Amino acid sequence: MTAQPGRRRDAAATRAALLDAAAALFAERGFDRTTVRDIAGQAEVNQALLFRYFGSKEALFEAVVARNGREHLATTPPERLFSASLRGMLAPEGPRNRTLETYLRSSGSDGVGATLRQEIGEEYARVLATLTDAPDAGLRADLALAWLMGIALVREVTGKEPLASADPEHVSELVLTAVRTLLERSE
Amino acid sequence: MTAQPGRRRDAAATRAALLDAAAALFAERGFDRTTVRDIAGQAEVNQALLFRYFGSKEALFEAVVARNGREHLATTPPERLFSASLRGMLAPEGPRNRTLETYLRSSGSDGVGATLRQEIGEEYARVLATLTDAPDAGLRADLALAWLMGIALVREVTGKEPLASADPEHVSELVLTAVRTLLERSE
DNA sequence: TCCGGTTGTAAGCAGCTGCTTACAAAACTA
DNA sequence: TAGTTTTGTAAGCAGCTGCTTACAACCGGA
Repeated sequence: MTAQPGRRRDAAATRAALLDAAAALFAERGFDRTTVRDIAGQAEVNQALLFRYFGSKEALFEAVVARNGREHLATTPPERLFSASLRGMLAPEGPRNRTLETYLRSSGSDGVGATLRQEIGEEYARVLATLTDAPDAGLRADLALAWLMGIALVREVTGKEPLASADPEHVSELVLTAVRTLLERSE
Repeated sequence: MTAQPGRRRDAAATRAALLDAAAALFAERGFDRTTVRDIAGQAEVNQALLFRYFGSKEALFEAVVARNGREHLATTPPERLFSASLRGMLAPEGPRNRTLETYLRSSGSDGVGATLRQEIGEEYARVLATLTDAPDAGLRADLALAWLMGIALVREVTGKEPLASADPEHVSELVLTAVRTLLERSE
């Protein structure tokens, strides 16, 4: 049907298609509930190639998180990191930040990319911790990060109203006001 | 070994053992990563009985959440609900509140007890919303609930330091201060 | 033109999953 | 005691999972 015997031969494109498909599916369903057949299917690629190019499902997951997780962390000034992450998460469309979504939807999985997840969490928290002079800056940063994760969880996973369809600006205002009691230089 | 041919015959005890085992395992691993064989094994019960007494794994899950989810909601005065949930979650041992843990560890699963989860979220939020006179009380309550979930997520699932082993009183103080900008009558 | 490596394909394996069935032992009822 | 119902057991099925293998088609360089 779709593919002639021996479709367009392009290893790089195949790899990229797998990465894209995996990123979308892991964000939607989490690690456990995404099968390698799903990923290969969405990428329109034979599933054996997934193993040729990435070795295992777990390694693919790590490649996805590594690719998507760090970019906007590296390109956002500290004072705006919290509000940018929050708004990026609340935005109804466009380049949503699906890293947090992927992270939490896969949070049932124990060893899977645990190290990587922890690293990304560390990086976020380290940046946020620069926004206060309090001696417990690290803890404050963790609490702020936890709130982001919680909001993502309740919105995306549970779909709880009124949060799920609340005005992003309104939510940001409430959250940022409260967070400023933790991180005085935020926003 | 353990069971003579035809062990102690007691349907109620068997049901209860299954419920207890399921509650513990769902909280630890979430719905997907807990198998019916695990549950039956921990309950020291033949796995076929799980289906006799509950019909399906999903129905068992709903029974667990229904049993554990509502009690401390019903027995805690509104002003203390947030701080009690927070402290119950942070407590190193004793009767921890595993409802939130169960909730979030299973949050990858789509249809599974989704209705029930939503109901419990609604009940929590409805109570919390009574703690402010602001017109957006519902949204404020959702955000507070989201924070609880996020803290549970980062602590229990990710194990992120310094949050994971921070002093419960210290954490409570920071969080409650910030939450009071949302719900003025909390605590 | 042939040849070696690369890319893609089809089929299948072993293990686990939720769930069912056929049956035996115990308990209750008469 | 005899018959019925309840409780527990052992075995297995059909489907899905991650992953592997054997092989065909394609490509660039000699």
